[in-house]
Amino acid sequence: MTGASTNELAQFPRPSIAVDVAVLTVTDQGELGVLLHRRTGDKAGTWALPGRFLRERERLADAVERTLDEKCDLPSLALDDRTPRQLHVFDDPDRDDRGWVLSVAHLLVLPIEHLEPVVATHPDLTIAPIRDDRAALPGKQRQLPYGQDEIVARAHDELRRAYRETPDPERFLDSEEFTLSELGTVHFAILGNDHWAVDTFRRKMSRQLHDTEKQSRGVTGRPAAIYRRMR
Amino acid sequence: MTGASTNELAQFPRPSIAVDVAVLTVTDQGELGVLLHRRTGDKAGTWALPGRFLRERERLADAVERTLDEKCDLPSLALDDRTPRQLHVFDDPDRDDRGWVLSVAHLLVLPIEHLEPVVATHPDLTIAPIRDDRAALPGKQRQLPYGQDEIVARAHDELRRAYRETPDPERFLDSEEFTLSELGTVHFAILGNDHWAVDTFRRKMSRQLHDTEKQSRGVTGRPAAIYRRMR
DNA sequence: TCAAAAGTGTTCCTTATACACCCATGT
DNA sequence: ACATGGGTGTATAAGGAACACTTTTGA
Repeated sequence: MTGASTNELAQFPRPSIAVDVAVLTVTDQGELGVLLHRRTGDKAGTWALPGRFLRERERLADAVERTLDEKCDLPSLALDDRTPRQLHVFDDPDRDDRGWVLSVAHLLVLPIEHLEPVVATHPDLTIAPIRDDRAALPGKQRQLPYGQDEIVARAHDELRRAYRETPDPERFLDSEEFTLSELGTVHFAILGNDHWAVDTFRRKMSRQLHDTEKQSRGVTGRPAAIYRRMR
Repeated sequence: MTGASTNELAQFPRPSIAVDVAVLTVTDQGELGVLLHRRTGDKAGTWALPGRFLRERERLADAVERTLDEKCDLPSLALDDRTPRQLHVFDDPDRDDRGWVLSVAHLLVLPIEHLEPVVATHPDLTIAPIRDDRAALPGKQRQLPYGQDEIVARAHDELRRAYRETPDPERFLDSEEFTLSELGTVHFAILGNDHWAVDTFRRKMSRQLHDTEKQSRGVTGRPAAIYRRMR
């Protein structure tokens, strides 16, 4: 922005800014899932993406972190180094019936191991599987409020693009070391049946990983080679 | 956003919202360029991306359009159907010394034919070529204000991704019909020396275009086949 | 006739895709 | 031993890269 005087800055009404975050994970059933919380207040009981209003001079990423802490009992510790990615600014002035609100949608990927404990202990949290590019909500609710379904769709799109060529760039896998089939579970959850040929996958990904020379143990079937991320 | 009462909405201070737009074009010299305007006011004379503050209940895309109209004499007519794409929200609270301002960066592609007339008649407008991922500014100025260099870099990145596989998806070319070398000029300006093999380019792109069976005329050298976008 | 630009054909690769087949473990 | 999942080898096809060569125009 340029060319405005200090007067001009104060001259216009300003919108409230919200952050919404689609926290995505791959469940134990190998499904892509999104973290939802049950709302309180006048629309109590319905599920929605976690979100908060931006505080004075707060960074967006910090607001996202605070949202997860305050709404989902996920302290920044659980995020270890992960930063939310901006997806889109939703700017329809009639989007929120409480007033003029711009919402900045974010994507954050967390391993299921970080989410499971808090979701298990909080009845107002759930992980909804994403099917046909929508969150499959529990109960009768069909869609998320405030056009949040679009956020989920955009998040999924981003991941599809990122996971076509590169091994787990967003770190759904908590561990630094994993087998190709563990990696495959994640990619399969994101990319689905198409674009996932076991054979090609193996060759494409192993090329981009470092072979630790270790083997998985204790599983049924032949032990798998354990790889590590490069660099 | 969810769960906030009407009270909560008014409770927090709100930032000013600005839109900045990187209008990109390919110049007659086959260079990628960005539209800049000379600022007035206390920092008069320096070049910057066009930008404006968001007005009450205004859509971001509308604010971008208004910016171009008010700052650059580019009425929405000149945009014909083109919509700006969001790139990123810059949220550093100290980014703007006039106060707390969030800036939503946008990318808009315009054919040089739309820009040349206004730039030629406005001394406070220029098209700066982009070299080494930066706007090469005229005069002594080295960088754009408010970290706008990053906006230009992000815009260029977006284009690189889009132009690797697909023929002119953002419509740098004004006409619906063009030869492969006209198309090549655009892709070359964006992708540079690497990632641009004449030969592969021809095969990859012609596959995705419709051959009109027409030939270019009046040029030196053999006339070229004229293609049209598919669908 | 020559320069300039467009376009084709061929060869050599790399990589996707698909199978067939062998390997190492738990039960 | 056999079921189960892991991994290799080979054949085919498609596409990228490089290069030589032909075609069609303007000057």
